[in-house]
Amino acid sequence: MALGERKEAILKIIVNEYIAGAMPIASKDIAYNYNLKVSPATVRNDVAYLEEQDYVMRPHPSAGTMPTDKAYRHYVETLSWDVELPPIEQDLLYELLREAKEETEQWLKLAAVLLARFVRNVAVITLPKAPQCRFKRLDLVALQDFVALLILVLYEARVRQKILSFNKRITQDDLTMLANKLNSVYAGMTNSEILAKKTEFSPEERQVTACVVDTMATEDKLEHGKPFLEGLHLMLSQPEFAQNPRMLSLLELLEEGDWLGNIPRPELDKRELRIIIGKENPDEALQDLSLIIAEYGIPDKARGIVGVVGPKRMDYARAISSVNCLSSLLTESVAEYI
Amino acid sequence: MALGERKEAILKIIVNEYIAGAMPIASKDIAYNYNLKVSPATVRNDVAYLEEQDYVMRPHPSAGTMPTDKAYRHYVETLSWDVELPPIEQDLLYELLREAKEETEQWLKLAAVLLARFVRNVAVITLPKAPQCRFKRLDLVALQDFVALLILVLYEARVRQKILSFNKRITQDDLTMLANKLNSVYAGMTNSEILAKKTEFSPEERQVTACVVDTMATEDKLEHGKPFLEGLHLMLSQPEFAQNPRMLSLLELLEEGDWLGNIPRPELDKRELRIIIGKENPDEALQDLSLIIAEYGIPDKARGIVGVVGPKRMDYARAISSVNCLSSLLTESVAEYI
DNA sequence: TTTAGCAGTCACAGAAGGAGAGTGCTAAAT
DNA sequence: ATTTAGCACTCTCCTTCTGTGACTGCTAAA
Repeated sequence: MALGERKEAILKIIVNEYIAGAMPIASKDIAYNYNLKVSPATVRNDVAYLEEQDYVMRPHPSAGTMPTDKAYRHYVETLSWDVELPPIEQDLLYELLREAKEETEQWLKLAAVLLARFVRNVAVITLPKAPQCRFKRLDLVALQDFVALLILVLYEARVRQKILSFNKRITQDDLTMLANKLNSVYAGMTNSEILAKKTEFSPEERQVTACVVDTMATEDKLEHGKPFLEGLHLMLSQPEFAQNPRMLSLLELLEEGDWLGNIPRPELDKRELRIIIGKENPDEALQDLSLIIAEYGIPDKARGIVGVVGPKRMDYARAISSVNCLSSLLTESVAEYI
Repeated sequence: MALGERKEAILKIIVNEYIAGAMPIASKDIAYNYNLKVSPATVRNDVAYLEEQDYVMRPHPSAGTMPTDKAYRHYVETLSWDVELPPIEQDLLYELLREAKEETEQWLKLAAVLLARFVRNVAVITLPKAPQCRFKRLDLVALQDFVALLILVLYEARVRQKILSFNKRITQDDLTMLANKLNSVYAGMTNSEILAKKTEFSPEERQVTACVVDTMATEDKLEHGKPFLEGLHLMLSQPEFAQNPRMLSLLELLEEGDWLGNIPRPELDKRELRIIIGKENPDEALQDLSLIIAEYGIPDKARGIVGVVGPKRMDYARAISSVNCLSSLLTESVAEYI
């Protein structure tokens, strides 16, 4: 299955050139610009072989060649995945993120914006999430005579809020006592443990509990935390999106759909970084794109996804190193407040 | 300045037809399809006058006419702004929104999604916000030995969270006591009142106070709450966005920029609904579009913006009635938990 | 003031042609 | 067996040209 040294080199040139210019590559250019010591005719022979093996294709018979999915796959396989961003850029990222560190959710959004700018494509980051959420604490704030705000804090510093309407007038003091009681009973519990707990409760306590259980159940059902999606305009300004229809269906998918759910998840424990190229993607609207995704966080505690979405013709080395770098930064930060 | 009855009618037909079809309208079609009892030649004379007065223009000399900004302006001025959505649709909106009512922020997002679908354009809704925020309550949750989560609740049920790192080990009990103290001292205060308050404080208390002050100052500085922007793909699938460049600069503006800041704000007290057409917009990238925005909420307490962004050629009647309806629904809901 | 009639203008679509890019093939050279 | 030069061939792309159809603007009569 080996291609031979020169064919390998030529394939790499084709992929690199296409990534850089989004135009089919001519054999002449390969031969002359890369100092291969062979004539264009020889290159043509090799390229013909690559075409036969489905590594490259032509938009029309008398055009140059462009890589197929198989070529990209081959390309990333032979790429060193351990590349790192230049230290200067790593520091830059680190500095930019450090300032906003105490902002929790906003922090992740900022991270997504920065990642998007770094790779000039769409960045996606989900909130970290435990497989089973655990009750940390709740607080009740009186809003009106019959209405209160429930603030539910789960482990991993996740905060959820709900409005509650009671059937009787209730003061902030009542609410505080109620919160204290539930806090001492439910501390550290999972949802099923809370459900199993049988304690003597007042109607209000039962109502709050129901709301907590409900909220936690919703959390547990979600496969991912809320995704931050940034840099759409960066990706869509690439030449492959010159005609609209493509762009629109994509926009719709990314904006509305739960496309992340369909994507095979990389596994954190294995330090895995997953690359999904074109047709490898289960989602049809994504089959012209490549995804690079990694997990961050702490296994069994809190895991989120960080990734890049872009045309197949993307700078894989840069995307990989950026995702890796961000994944480390995010993991670090999650560890700090888990 | 009056146009005369027939010219008025013809102008209205042109706007309506162009809204429906996005194509220049021919005088023949106007005369025959609308039963005007005059010949196309007469219509042509009138249209020539309208063109002279800058109400209509032609993409090229031998084409039909399409409305100018001035025509749209005239059109909406003569439109009845008090139109309401059909009751069935109002009920639908109401029902769809009722289910998720306790979710606060998510609720507004859903409202934006629904509005976008109703008008098949971009919907924007900002979180309600008071001119001066007031401290309602805070809670401190121990995350690690030196790290705590500060949950700050402001009036209007706005919740903000921050991570705090202390210099000494601190337990949940310490934190609870600290929170109780600050809660009793700061209840109901604005930021400047908190700053003016001179009480004997421990270093930790001072640190938390500083964080609270900082967060509230940031809130006060923002002119709008976080905007929810939905339905981009709906708007961008309209024919006016067939070529990309236009679409991209727009996408960038909406995604990144603080375009809302530049827009003259409608005033709630006057039950105002503001319509901004094309060139009337200060933002250049929005000058092909129309905005319809209203405020919702309660004057001096909590106000947010609800609006629609779309091509100038949009269904104004529907957009206006939808925004009106949503503005009422949102105002109602804000009143419930202020 | 309105209308019919008609010449005139312009966009658009399709055909035709030329230029250029790049290949595939063949036959000779290494 | 591999590499190379040379050349005919193919196909896209751009430009030009032309005919058609859609509308108008104007004029002169109703």
